[in-house]
Amino acid sequence: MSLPLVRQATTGNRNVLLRQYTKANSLSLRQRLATTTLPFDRRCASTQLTRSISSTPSALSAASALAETPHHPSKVSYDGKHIILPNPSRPAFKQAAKVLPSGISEQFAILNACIQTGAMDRAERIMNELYRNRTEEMKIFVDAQIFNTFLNGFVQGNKPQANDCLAWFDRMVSYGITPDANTYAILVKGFLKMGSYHTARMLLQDMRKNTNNQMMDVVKSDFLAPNEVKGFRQLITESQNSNQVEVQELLRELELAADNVLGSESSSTVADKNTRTSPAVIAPTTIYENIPEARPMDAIGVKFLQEQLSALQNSEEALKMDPFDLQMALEKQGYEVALQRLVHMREASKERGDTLNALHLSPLKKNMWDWHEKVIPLLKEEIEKCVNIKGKDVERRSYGPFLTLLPVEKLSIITILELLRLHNSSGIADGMKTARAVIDVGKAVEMEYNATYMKRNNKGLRGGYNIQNMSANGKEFNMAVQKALNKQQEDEAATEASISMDNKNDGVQSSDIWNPVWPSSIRAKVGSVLTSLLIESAKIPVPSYNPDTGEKITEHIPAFFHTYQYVRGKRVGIIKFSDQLTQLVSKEPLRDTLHPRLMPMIVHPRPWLHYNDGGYLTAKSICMRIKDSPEQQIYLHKASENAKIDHVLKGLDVLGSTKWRVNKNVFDVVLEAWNSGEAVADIPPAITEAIRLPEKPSDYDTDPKAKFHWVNKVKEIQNMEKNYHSLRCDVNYKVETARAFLNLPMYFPHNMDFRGRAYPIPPTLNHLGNDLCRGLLCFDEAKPLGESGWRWLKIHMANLYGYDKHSFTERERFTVENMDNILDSVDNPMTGQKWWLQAEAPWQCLSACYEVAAAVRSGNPLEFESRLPVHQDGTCNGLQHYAALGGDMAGARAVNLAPGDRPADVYTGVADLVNKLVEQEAEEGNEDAILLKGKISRKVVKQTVMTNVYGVTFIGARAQIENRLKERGDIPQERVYSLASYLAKKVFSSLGEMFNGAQNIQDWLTDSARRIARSVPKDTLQETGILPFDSPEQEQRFLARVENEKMKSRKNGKKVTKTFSARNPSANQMTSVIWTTPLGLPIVQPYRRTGKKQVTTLLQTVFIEDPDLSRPVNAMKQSTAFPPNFIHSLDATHMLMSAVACYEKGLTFASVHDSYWTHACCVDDMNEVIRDQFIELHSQPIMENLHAEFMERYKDYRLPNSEEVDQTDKAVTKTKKRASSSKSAKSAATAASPVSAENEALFGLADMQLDEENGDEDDDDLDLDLVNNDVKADEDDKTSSSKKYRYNWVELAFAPLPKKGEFDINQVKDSDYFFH
Amino acid sequence: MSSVRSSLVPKIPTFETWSKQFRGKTPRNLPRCTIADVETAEIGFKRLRQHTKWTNVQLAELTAVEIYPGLGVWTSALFNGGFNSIYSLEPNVPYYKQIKSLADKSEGVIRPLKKDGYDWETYVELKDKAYLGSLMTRAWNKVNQNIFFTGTLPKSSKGEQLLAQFATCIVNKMALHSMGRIPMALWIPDQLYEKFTASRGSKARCKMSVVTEACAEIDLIYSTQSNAMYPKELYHLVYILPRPIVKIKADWDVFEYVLKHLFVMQRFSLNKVVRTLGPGADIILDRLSFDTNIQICDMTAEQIDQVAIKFDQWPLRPQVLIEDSNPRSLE
DNA sequence: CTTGTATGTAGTGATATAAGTAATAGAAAATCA
DNA sequence: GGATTTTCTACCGACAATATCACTACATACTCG
Repeated sequence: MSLPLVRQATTGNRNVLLRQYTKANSLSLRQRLATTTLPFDRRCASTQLTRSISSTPSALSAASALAETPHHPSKVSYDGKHIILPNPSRPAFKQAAKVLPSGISEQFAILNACIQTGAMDRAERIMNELYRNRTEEMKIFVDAQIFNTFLNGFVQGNKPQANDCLAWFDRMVSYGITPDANTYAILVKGFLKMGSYHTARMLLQDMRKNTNNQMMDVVKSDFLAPNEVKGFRQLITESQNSNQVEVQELLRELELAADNVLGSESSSTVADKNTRTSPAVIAPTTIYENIPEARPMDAIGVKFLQEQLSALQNSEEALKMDPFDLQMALEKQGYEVALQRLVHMREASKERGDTLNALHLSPLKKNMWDWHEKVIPLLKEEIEKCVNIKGKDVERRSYGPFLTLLPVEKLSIITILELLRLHNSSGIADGMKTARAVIDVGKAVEMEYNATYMKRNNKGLRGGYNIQNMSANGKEFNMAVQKALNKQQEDEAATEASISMDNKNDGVQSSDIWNPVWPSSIRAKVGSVLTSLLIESAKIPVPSYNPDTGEKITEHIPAFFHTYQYVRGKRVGIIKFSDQLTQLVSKEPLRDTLHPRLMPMIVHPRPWLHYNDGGYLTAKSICMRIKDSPEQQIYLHKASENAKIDHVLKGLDVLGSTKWRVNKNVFDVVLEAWNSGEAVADIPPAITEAIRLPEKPSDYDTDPKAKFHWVNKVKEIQNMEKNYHSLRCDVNYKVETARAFLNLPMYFPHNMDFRGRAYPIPPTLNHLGNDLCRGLLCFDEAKPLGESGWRWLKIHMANLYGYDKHSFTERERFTVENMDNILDSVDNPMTGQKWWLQAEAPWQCLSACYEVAAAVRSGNPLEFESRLPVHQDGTCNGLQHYAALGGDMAGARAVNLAPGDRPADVYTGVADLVNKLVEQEAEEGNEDAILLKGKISRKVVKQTVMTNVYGVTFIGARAQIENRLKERGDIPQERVYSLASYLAKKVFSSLGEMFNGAQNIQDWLTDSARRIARSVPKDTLQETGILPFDSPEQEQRFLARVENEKMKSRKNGKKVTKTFSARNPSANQMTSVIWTTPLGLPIVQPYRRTGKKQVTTLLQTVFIEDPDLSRPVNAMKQSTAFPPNFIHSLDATHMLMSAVACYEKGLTFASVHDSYWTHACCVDDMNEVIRDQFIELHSQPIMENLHAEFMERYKDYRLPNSEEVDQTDKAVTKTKKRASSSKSAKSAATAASPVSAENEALFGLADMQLDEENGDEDDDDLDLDLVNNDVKADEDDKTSSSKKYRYNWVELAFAPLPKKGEFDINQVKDSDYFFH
Repeated sequence: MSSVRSSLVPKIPTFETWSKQFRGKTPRNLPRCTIADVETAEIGFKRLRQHTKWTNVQLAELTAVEIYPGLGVWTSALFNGGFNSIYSLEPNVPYYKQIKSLADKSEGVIRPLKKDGYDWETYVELKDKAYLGSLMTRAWNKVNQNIFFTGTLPKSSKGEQLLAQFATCIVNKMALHSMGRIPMALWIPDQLYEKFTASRGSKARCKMSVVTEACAEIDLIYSTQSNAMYPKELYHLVYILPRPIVKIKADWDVFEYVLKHLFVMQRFSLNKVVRTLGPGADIILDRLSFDTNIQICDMTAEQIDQVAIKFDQWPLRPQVLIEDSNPRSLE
């Protein structure tokens, strides 16, 4: 019963984290605090593990104030508390989700850009146009937040237009938007700035009289900078002479509020504070105009940056710096740093003035600087054109406002670095897809804008760092924070100034301020401008000659160029590197082109406060990787809002709190290997000379076939070369990232995929990466091994070598016996026996070698301080969950849920079983079997067994096995195909035999998902006239709405109503499969038909998903992907639960989905946690809960059904080919589908007859019919001459759950090899 | 020497029976169209003969190779026309049987071969002495007097691909045209005909029509009327005479690369599109002899050839012109 | 001054593009008549 | 509504076709009564 405890503990702990990061007046935060600042005794979590605790009031309310059914203390799920929203096809969904139509979201983004850049005339025009053309939508989507931001635009700059502001305020009211405290704050601010104290006072009086807004909220408004609040004081001074009682009252309130915000002593600091912030009041454009060409930063900024610069180059230096400042700087000024590095290099060599050093200057950097200088004037020119648009230049109008959001220097460096980063992406040799490039550049601009101007986090962080006790690994963090605070106090002025330098908003940034996400189309447009300008200006001088005259010339070759390729007959726009640029890039380490964003963090990531608030200090990130699916986003949002995902977020926080460092020993070897240019482990060799092309065959010139084959060979070679190259690039990036962090700690902020599986956000170097990455990383914290740790280290060593199918004792012995090899690997990694290179995971093995060797040589291994993460891996984790769900005895044994002396290996098990079958058939004379006899190894079946969990089909499995058989080479090539077919069948049937329970559950999941994806809400059917309305009132309401819509869309009244019938429902299938994990995370399968549109950009049109199009689901994908997704959502749940539990026990924890890592000495503890959590998870009726959730979620949904009508006109209900379809090719090869089998048994006797007249509705038994498939009737029908089908809609229901087996989940507790 | 042959009349099934028995059920040879009207074939041949001015003597020297004879209506017309011999290449079994039965009545003139005109090997095999080997000619200044290539192209992507390959093969003297300057007459579906023969500026202008323009003279001989084809389709009989001197002087691979890239944006001016050939490729604009402010679709084959030549000569041109368009997934 | 008409254009949907789809089969969804 | 043709064929991390033409709805200009 540890789970409720965990829950409580987590909540309590979140509380601590929260307070640190919390800004008191955030609305959403207030809600969160309400659930978290409950009485809570920390000691409970750490010491008394009492059973009753889950029913204590504090635990209950801490878990969730909303949980109303706490009667089953062991349950994790909040029964009946799933987030349920209307079907996306329903108008109600649009209301709830507020999914902006693409046209509107574009306009909004532009509007915001205009506001932020002070182009209020343009902003007004957009506002007017929107209200004129999209009145209805504006009513739905515009709220006070948007309007406030708009109003604020008028009074923001140094020329406040308070009167315009007031006029729009009136319109705001007339549009039915209720002004809030922020609104008044903005208005008052405007008039104060203009010195109209009277009006300001009138406004406040009006507010007091006519609204409920509080003076305190006004003064605390995010739209007010501290110095502006001081303006309010001015108001008090100015109004002293008034005698009116009301005014006096007002002033008192105001004074109180101002004191509260500023502190009562603040009046003394007014003067100097004002001077400090005053530069920011200057209009943005003027700021940047004054910047000297080569130095985009002002004096303080440069100093600051150069500090970081040297820090980055010399990580020893970095250690001396305050990590918080460094992290802040990395995030906020990553691009400046990158730019400064270019400047710095250049200036340094210039100063020295010698050509010798100029030669040493990297040519790539020299070129980058050159491009940078050349693109800036072009950018300025373009911006100029955008400002003075003549006529209707639609394109410029849509991207123009965005170009002034950032200084041109930044735009330039962003573009350069983005394009360099995308080198070799999307499988393009020496280039990238244009679409990807322009969108990513646009996105980078957006992110940089957010990072630079979103001050809220900064404010919150600084202010929120109070010194509190944190748990084990939080301590260091706090020390850092403390240091940061101290430093801040000493050094405040400088730091503040350097940050506020690029802050155009008077320091006003917060969550109350509207900041719409840029739609992809906008990103693409913005990105395309920058990209095309860079293409135009980035050139590399190359000596050449004129072939006609022989004259020697220098050509200026564009570094990038835009071109097209055909991929299977379709045009794809690409941006390619010129050969010259490729040369430059491949010749030098990517150190200085390293992309500054999304690096590992050097301080503790910000805890996730909200689904979209956490991770990096400044970057706006989201805790889930959403696929173009508004539905996913809205469910996540709602869940977050209702505090449903706190546990999940806490889990992510734990993962992010693990502190890493680079393993220097391994790094040195990697570097040596890298520089040798040879192939070592997974590092590919450097290609020194171009691979020779094959000889052209003699008939090359006469036979197209010969030519074709030759070309293909060449393509293959090129492809290989390309792969090598991009692999080397990849290693290069990893090595450089590691180098940058050599002496720094690293944290990986985590987020999840849509199923809840966690991933580190930094992409290049993280512990989820390949062997090299993992080898390069180890925990920052060291812990003494102790007896058990030493044992586990040895076992781990064996595991990494590949000796992992034996008992622990044997593995331990393996390491001991190989001690000479281990020591040799450490002493002569590149010159010795290179034992480690033969390991399955060489780099990790090497890393372990160092650890083992150091432990041994320390004299006393037990006291050795170890940093190496030791892994415990689930054995076929997917099958483990299946077996647990099904209570499947045999399955449980096969995947080590049940205890055993040595690890059971599924793959070997299946291989053995298949071998047995084959031998049997070989004796019967089956030719295939004879050929295959004795050749079925573990390796042959492994992939298929593994992918079986993912729902691989027969075809896929056959292809896999075919490849394996081909590799063997001892089978005649021409037979491989048919043998693979044969074998695939055998593997499936063996799997079916071994994992019958899993199979049944998988089939049930597939079947249920299929039904859901094909279903339609009843309302829709009623409105399309297929089903009658429940009541006349309902009909009335509907008709009224239709009338209303007609009025609205009278303009484009070409509403094409698609044919809608039970027979062909696919166009209207809008229901995706949604479920809630036991930790409360709602999961929405995003698979829908793509609705892409062409978007015009400067370079080319780009094909982009149109988000507002609500598209029908891809029912097939929904159903086939559901089982793996569901299982993954469970293993993610298990992992997060374990992570939190480990954290509570003070263990360092990391995971790669189903591989859990901790310090060697903690493995025993972690193992207990893993098992406890697994038992906890699976003690719940997960399947029953899922079934119940589906019933609730899809209540009143209808399923299209076709039934056969026989001649006697009596409906014999059965699904035509439907019920049997759930057993696809795969399960057809195995036992009969459990669904139909079950139902045959259960309902075979039920009366299948149905009165056809009211068969459409109200018949509760219909769901049974769906499932049942009467074989005999089928046969009869074959003989009958006339087949008639009737299509109708039945209530959505699900097959009965497969029966659960006898396996007792608690056995896991005693299974040593469950994770091993 | 017998110009008086007993005329051969093919059996033509009704459309319904054709649908059942001949129309390929497999998607492999999906939209195979076949001439189903004797008169169409006869008139077609008559017009063709007028156009080529073949004498009886010449015809008696000519061996025809016919691909996709289908029901054999065109085969019969050729037979009746007096060819020396006719290799009729039909891979599809029901059709092949039909041709076989015609052949049996042709005194050995019609020689059915179960080969596919689409397969490259077919042309290697035809080169064998037993078939056309002895009739090969080296010289391109003279038309090969002994081989004539004809047939009905399928209305499918394969048909289109095949036609395009004929054109490239003419340019490079490959496959069939490694056996000499062989004239061809093909029945081509309407859409394909439009593309094949599109002249500069036309909306249907495409890569194929440029190559065609460069390597052959095309003449429309005859078009099918209403129900002449199974299934009902508009087809054109086209006479294709390879030019003695092909207008493409550039290396073929370079030419193809240039052509492919230029035609991505055929309504843009060369000035702009030339940049997509390679980084800095606009330097070759000055080296061209014509006004480069010209839409791609308005360019002649010679002009494109010139671009290709200058591109080839450009010292900094990209060295790799083979683009890997198939990103094959790794395991 | 109004109204009608011609003209221009932004937006939308359809279509072609390349080309040996190296092999295999079978069910489900989409399209067609 | 029945038959035929096309489209898949393993989950997630990590996405991404584009130029051109025909057509329509709408706005603007211009002209005439």
